[in-house]
Amino acid sequence: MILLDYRDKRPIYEQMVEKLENLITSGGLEALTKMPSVRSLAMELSVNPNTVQRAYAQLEQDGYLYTVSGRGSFVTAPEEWRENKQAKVLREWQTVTRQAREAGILGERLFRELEEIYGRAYHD
Amino acid sequence: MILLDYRDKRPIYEQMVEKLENLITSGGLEALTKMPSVRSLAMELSVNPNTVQRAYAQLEQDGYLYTVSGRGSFVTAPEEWRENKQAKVLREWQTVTRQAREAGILGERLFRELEEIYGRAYHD
DNA sequence: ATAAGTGTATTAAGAAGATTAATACACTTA
DNA sequence: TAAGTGTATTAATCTTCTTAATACACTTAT
Repeated sequence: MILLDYRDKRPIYEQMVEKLENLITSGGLEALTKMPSVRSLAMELSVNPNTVQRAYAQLEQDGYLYTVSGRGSFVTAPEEWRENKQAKVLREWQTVTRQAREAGILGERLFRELEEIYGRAYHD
Repeated sequence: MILLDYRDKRPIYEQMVEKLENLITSGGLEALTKMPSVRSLAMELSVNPNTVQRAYAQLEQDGYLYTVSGRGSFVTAPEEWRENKQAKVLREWQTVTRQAREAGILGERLFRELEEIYGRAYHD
């Protein structure tokens, strides 16, 4: 499912939230599919069930999972979180772009990078 | 000089590094000026001198300060760190931009944001 | 009905890292 | 010489993450 990085100094549950969120939002987990149970994922990753529970609770809070008592946790449909996810990433992008401007990086430079990353041309 | 945010859960020394780096790279501290002594800044922020020392050591490692034994720490000239700073910010910008693409944000949208933030137009 | 599997909650203990504290030393400046 | 500087060391305290051992309510399959 996911792989933990033990060089990462952050708490395990945070790392799990990040990796699972990426897995879900990148389409690595189909919508409405059942997530591994708290206990089984804990076993698989050799961590405590409480740690997995904490990660799942955070993912539910953020809208990427929903839980049916007694049945399990399931991947939320993209329609539910796509907008929020985009808004979140866009805010981060704006912040970093302002930092780039502060650091003296020219707008023209970022424009070229943008073309590079998106693989298209925007003018003419 | 700087203000600590006690809601921030990161270690104090990390927070200090970030704030002082921003202060220096945004021109808030003139090049070659003397930084507050470890002891005086510790007093001002009500933290332990060791904590300030740790932040200063990191800033020196990153090239934003230099130290003269017995005299104090001084702000490095922009020429020394500008290039590294730009490279660092650019890498971060590229990462976030890829994340934006992954999240389904259109390149055209980012292009408009770029114009907004830099306050100019790039195409004809 | 029963058993097994699910999420959730609680309490306690452990482990790791950040922070404080109290010193000490070498250097520079007045 | 005295005061101010950065730096180093050692120990103790504090906080947070993590583990551990249970317990409970719910759902599904038998």
